[in-house]
Amino acid sequence: MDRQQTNCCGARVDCAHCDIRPIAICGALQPMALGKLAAIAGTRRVDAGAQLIQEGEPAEDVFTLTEGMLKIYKLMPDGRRQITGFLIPGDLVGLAYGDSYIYSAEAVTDIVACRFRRGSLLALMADYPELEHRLLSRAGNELAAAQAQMLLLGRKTARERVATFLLGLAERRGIDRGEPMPLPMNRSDIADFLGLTIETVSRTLTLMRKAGLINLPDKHSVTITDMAHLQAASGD
Amino acid sequence: MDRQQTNCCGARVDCAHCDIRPIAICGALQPMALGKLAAIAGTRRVDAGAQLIQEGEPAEDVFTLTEGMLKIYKLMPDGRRQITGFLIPGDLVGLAYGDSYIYSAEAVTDIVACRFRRGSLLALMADYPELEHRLLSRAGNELAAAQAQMLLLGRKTARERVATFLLGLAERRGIDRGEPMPLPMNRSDIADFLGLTIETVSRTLTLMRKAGLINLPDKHSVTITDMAHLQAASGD
DNA sequence: CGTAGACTTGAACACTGTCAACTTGAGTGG
DNA sequence: CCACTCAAGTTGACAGTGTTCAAGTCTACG
Repeated sequence: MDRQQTNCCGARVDCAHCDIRPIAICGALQPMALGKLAAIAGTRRVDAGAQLIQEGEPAEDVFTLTEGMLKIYKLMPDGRRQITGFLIPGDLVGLAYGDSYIYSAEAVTDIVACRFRRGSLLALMADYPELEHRLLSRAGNELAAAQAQMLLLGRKTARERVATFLLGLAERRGIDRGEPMPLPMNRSDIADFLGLTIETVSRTLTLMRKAGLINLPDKHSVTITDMAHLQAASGD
Repeated sequence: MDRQQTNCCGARVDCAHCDIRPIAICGALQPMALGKLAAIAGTRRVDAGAQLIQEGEPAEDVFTLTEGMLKIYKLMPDGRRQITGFLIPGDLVGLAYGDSYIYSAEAVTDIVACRFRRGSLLALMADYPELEHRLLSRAGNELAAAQAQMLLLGRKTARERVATFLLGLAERRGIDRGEPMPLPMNRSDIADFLGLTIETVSRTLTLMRKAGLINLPDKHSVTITDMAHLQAASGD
């Protein structure tokens, strides 16, 4: 496809879906900055189930996801896992947390990402404050999401967590009422995102289906059939 | 006191403790930027128990806490509360989340904060990228803390949560082993920060005291008496 | 000294986790 | 094409951690 000539940042690499939604880093940059950004951008493809970055390793790269879904998570020494986010095209990975990554990232589906060397990006930020401004704005959004998730994990019931999760995903994906929504992650991922077990996630989804709030055509898709009641079930 | 002449940013206001630790916004700024920052800074004092900002209100100000302790939290419609952070001098409040505050902030102790008009700060950032760079770095730190807290809320036991809380507080406050650490917040605040009830917090602290991990000289101070075992109890 | 609020302690309960069995569906190979 | 296998998901029974409800203790303050 001829979109291969320019990625989200104008780079001559094969990111196919770079402009499918506003991209975190590039949007609204002046042409000169865009060009420089393109010059330092590369492409990284990762198969479903493989890791993109690992917690604790030197944070050499920053990525913007352009295709597929990525999960970011932290592990405890005994293997307990907390998924802190599911990323979709346009989201940033590996940004500005010091010298090492503070979380691991694994591809939920096959993914494509734009890669930037951290050092190059920092140097470019020095010349184009607009770029840094966009990153700061993005960091603010992530922080807001993190705080909402803390409320969910600390204070919501299993039912409220699942409802909030489905509504949030539908909103981010721009899914309309009644339209089937893909759930690329498995039950274990959902459980580790919501601070539950797979059994509780499964039971809760089943109860919601029986209550007529959702439909589960197959294991990897949902349709929201009663938006109002689902919102009421989300607790806020 | 003659420190009243200059606050953390060089402003002629009465922030007494502005230089007690590296201040988020000001540190390492060039003199010119510091001067401009000082010119737009004001001081805000809030009594213990009173609100500094409220979730949903227009985000007109950004603050740096210079004295005392502040809690930031989100509420659910039915009153359930999740405290997402306890802020200490040097921390930022109200930064860059869009047009409205996404959390409320209430003083745990009497506090003093430097106030910046959001618009003025944005304008200043346009002229002094260094300022924005510091804010981005700070946002990264907050994000890292938020992710650690998600792991705590989603996957840790009550005992691990309390241990992690005490260790984290001691580290941030620079408390040495054996030294008494002030706990200005009450049990209800701790519970709402850790996603527990006050009863569970109380029970857990008592068990830790009986196990010889900590001492509780009074309700608002702790000493860590067995750092190694407390760390082991924290789960990581 | 008495009161009120914060904290602690106890007992019963409930939500969610654990363990185990069963179902489903995709992939494989005869 | 069908039987087999295996992983993922579902369902059920029971258990346990933490919550709820209630009573008691402590302490600051008038």
